[in-house]
Amino acid sequence: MKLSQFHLSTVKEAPAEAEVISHQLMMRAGMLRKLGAGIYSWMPLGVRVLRKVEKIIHEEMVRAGAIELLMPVIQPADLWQESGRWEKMGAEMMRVKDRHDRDFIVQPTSEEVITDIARAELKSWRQFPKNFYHIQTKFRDERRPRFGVMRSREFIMKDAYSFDVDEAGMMVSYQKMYDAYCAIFDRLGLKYRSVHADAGNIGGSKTQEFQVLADSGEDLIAFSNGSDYAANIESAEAVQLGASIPAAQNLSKIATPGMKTCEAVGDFLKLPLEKQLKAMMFFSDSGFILVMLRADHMVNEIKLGKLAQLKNFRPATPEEIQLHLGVEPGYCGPIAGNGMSHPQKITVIADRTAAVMSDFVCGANASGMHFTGANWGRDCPAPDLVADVRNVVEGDPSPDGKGTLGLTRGIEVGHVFALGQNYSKALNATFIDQNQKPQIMEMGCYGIGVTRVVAAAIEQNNDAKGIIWPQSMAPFEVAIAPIGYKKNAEVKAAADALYAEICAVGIDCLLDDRDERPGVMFADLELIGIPYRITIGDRGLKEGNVEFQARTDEKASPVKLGDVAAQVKLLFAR
RNA sequence: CGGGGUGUAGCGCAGCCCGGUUAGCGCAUCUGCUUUGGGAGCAGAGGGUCGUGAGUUCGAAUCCCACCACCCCGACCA
Repeated sequence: MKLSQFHLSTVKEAPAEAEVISHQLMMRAGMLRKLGAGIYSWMPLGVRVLRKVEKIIHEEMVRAGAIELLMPVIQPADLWQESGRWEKMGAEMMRVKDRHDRDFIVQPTSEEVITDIARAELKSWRQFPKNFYHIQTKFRDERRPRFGVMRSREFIMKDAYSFDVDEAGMMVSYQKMYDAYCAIFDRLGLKYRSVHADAGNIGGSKTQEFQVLADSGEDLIAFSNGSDYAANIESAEAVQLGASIPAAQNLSKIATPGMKTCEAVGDFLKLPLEKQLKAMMFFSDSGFILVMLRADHMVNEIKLGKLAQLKNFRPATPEEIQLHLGVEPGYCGPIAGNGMSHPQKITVIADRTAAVMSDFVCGANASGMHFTGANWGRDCPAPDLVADVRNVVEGDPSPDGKGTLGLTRGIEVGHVFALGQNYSKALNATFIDQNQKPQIMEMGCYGIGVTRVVAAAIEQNNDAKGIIWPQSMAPFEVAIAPIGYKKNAEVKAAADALYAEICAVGIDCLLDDRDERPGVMFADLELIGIPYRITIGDRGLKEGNVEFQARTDEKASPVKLGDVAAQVKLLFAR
């Protein structure tokens, strides 16, 4: 590509709203243009990167036996009503009406449509296994889009769906996709880890996420230093800390006026948070729920949501708290307050660690009062349920018993799910087995955030000058920067000849034929992250040399003009 | 959804509090001359419904009201 025939639109200043480096650099490099909150146009330079990523995905999907199709973005509501997700999915799913006032959705994902296709097309056990995929636009009405295309509302996803006759088959398909994902992210040159994850509202049994490691990531991942255990904090198991110790102190009620936080009470009593119990109040289908945690721990709402007692839970309102505990928030605890009658049964759930604490401090269910020396069993009934309901913290023992956990930030770029019969059952996707009996299909689904991969790669690969593309996703692989292209016939001849020779072997070469000043060319080519640059100027040509510089090199080094094409070809031998 | 903030040229901003010529600066764009190995210099030029609407006023970018858009924080630690 000759730059004069391309559209490059680099700028020196990024928009003020771009917070993370990938967003800033994508805007500065002219890869994106914003159209609305979380909605972006991909400009020519950006599309070239997207296509590189897609190409690798296509190749690995085909290698893994997946078959490409293309499903619509706009999908009729009745399919989603049939699966139950029309009700289950909230405001995140975009709903639209057509001219006849019929309901449609803008696809956030394609399980419904692919299952509809499968139930119509896959009738015999002989047709299995099958894995269909497409790369298609998705829309999720994020409550807070941000970070450019890292969390945008409209984005491009590769989603694949496997169909098998039984669970064993499904797990084989799952593993194939897992391996394909590793191959894809390896080829993309990303530093990533696969981690245990929560299935979220997609549903399913086994599920793993592919996380690109980056400090700007929105996800927290727990790693063991003694094994290969790695899990998203959403699902990382938090073990019991400490063991049960018999009560040593007497219960005593103390005045803590105005001290509504554990920190304030701790400061006042000169006690660490580890000696305090904090209360969180929820309301669910089972009524009022009191969740007790060690004060330095954070509740994990995903774990909560999996408990039978917490079906359809939400934070309790101050009015509900007053009604059930007889006190305003800030002084709540598991021990009934003085003369306070509980109009309704309260379910007390304690985290594993909170449940073995003794001589702890907790709210006294009386305004401005806390208890010290409190103990389960003696001062209040043992919890109705002890469960893992907290987030792991740095230093927790690994749940597999090997090593301790550390936390790292990550960007989720891929997710594989063993779905089982979640959707096939709801949509009655059956086939006839060898015994002539109808059976429900076993499904898996597998996603890669194609647009997010691009941003994640930049988060991982950049410097003060701009983007540093991994070779596999660079918009151009080599750039030729002739100095004085339109003034010096020798330079032009050398640049044109080299350009032709490199292009001839299928290497993506960009010839900067704008006749810009060298500083402008260098700055642009570095900003947009081209992996290699060949500079041709009369100064070097006098010696028969050009300059060769990798994007990661500090300085350019001289290479004989006659040798440089061969050197480039060697770099891209494929 | 709650709180805060911002909307002035393609981008980054000033002007607004305290209303009053033709709304300004930097980058970018265009023209000319000079320059030509790390984002050139000089001279000139073009580009604005001042987010939208409705008010107050002789007069509104500026004050009032409504709406819209966008950004940040929050929406578990009470």
